[in-house]
Amino acid sequence: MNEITTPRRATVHDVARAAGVSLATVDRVLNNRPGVRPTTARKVADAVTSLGFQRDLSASLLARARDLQVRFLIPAGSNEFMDSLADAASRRIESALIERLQIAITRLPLLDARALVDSLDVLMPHQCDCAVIVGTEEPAVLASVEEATRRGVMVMTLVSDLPGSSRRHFIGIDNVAAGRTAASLMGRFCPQGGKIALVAGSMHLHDHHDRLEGFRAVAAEYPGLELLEPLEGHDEHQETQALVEQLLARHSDLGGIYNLGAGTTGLLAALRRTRRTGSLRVIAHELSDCSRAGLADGSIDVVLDQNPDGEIGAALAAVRTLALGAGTLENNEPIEIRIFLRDNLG
Amino acid sequence: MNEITTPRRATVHDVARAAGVSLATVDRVLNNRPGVRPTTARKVADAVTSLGFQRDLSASLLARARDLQVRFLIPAGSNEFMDSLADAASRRIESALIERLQIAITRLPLLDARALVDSLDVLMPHQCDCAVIVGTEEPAVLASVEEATRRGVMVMTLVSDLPGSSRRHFIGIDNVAAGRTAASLMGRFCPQGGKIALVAGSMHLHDHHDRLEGFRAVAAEYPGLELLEPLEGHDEHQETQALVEQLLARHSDLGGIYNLGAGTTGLLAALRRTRRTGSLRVIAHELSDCSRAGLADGSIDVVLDQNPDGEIGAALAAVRTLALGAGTLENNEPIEIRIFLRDNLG
DNA sequence: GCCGTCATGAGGCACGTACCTCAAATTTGA
DNA sequence: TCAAATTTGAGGTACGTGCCTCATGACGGC
Repeated sequence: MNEITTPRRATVHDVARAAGVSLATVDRVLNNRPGVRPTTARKVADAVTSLGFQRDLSASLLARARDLQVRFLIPAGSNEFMDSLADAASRRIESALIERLQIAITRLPLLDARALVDSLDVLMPHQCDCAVIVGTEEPAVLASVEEATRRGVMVMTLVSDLPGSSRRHFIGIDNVAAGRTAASLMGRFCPQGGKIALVAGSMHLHDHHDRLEGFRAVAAEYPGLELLEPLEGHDEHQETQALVEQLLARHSDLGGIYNLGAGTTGLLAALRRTRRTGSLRVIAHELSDCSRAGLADGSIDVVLDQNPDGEIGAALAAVRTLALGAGTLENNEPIEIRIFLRDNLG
Repeated sequence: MNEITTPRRATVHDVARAAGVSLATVDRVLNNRPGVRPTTARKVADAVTSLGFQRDLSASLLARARDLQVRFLIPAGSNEFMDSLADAASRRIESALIERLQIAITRLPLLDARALVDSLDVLMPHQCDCAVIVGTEEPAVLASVEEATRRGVMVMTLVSDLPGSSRRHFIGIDNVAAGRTAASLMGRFCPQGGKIALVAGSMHLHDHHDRLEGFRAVAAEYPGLELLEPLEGHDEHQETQALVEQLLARHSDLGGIYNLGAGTTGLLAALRRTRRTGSLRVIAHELSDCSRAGLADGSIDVVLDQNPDGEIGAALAAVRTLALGAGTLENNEPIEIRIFLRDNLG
């Protein structure tokens, strides 16, 4: 009958006593206020670590008498996934408020760096503690992120990272692993081998590129699989539908389709017309009304989902931690890829 | 450029003003203290709903000057999954402390109702706000849960539910859906059909029973699949290993194995000896060192996992919500089943 | 030795809620 | 109708931290 319990917590008073300084000095050190000699600051820091002091988040937020302000900058447009991200964020407005987090959401023109920069540049520390952005890797965006950080507005990246920038944190899935997983399933689905079609949005999108790379790497382990050249539907429903119809007409012996982009609506429309049940395995990305329907009626076998609710939740948790605590985030594991079949849709 | 922002929060002072009563009375109503006329209580309740008042958790916990005490009662023994549950709980001790949640863990003899009852009966409200138990459905356990609730100790069930009891919440996966998912994958893995073996711990375990039921229902949709009678390895490694070795010897044409129990170590040992790569698809439950290794070396194709970390996190969140707020938990969605292949292990 | 600058201490108020006491107002029962 | 019981109000202190002011001490250069 093993037994584990938790220790007691230290307060700022304990730290002051242990360091042999006053409360005011401890406060100055903890909140990087000026006017403390390095020697004294060190004494306080030592006391903090030796006591294992952790700031009480509740009391801290209470004392500030001010909520943490988080602003999401999310692309709009025909992209269903971005909609579900925004929906996930707005669903959490109420529950986040209980934890003293105020959420604001701005929808921006799709893939418009200028609009993103403009929205980011006007955010000031007194009205926004953290901006969470889905940004493209362009010089103007990077410069804007640096400037926001300099002003005192923390920036986090969502879905698509900006490595090398001063963004404090990235929230998103491992897209190479997603592609690998899709190939691993497809390989097992087609033990006799067969032709596999690849449908992407655009090879210029970093996440699509990663997925393709992962898929190709693992598909190579299944010698029976023959990968066709990837099609680019630019995440447009009609374009994707036309491409897939053409594809199905040309290859009567197709074994499977991996749709690594966002054009699932168009794909489904094409499949519904020329349905070849049984022989055709379909793997797509992102759970939506459309892909749910596809799973339910059997036209899609598997959906890989990057869990927008989980991403928003992770973002909010990171804001809480970073806005008050130390500089780094220990729990830096990426968002998990969710795998859905008809039978675990819930 | 759409725009969404959050409203402001009401405090107890606002409620008192709106209801036309004093702070003391509001306090009495909010914390069900005696000495309030029903008419007055109703006025306060109306003000609460009309203002959308929500108690400030931070301030509430701060004022109590006392952490929430949660005690996990988890079986010990050879069951790896229970170990990982306990590990997940102890990993959260530190981070939970920041949120004023004190975690205590008691490991109990496996499937010993007497030990569980004894541990539950000694928990008093002043030292334990909530007990989270993995309990079997036996009269003595049920009685003990009722008694704890009566004393003022909240009880939540984990992994295995006690429906009809006064437990405030259940945290676990939908095991029928897990079985269905396994069958759905197996059916796609074996497009030519084939013999499928089922390995369980015991049919008396509710979760194993549910998984089998789900698997059978969906497997029936794949006419080529021939299900063998389920074997019972009692979650013991050696017994399972012996059973599987015998099984493999008898059926040289076996197409797949679904291990819906906890004896994965034994299964793996048997597979490693008589390995038939390529033709044999294996689906197992619960991610562990052992099943990870199986995924990595290809002896297991898919692992369905009930995400112990997620379950512990959900339990803690539920405690926070229930211990302070209203009677019910809105966010009552079950834990998601995680699906792992070699390629999304992370 | 005087002034200016910097480092530190001492203390207080605030945040929103919990919980306590005591007095005043109201209702209840006989 | 009066006393007892119940309900309500008023106000305080506390929780741990943030942020503010003011006083004191230490140090430098002139």
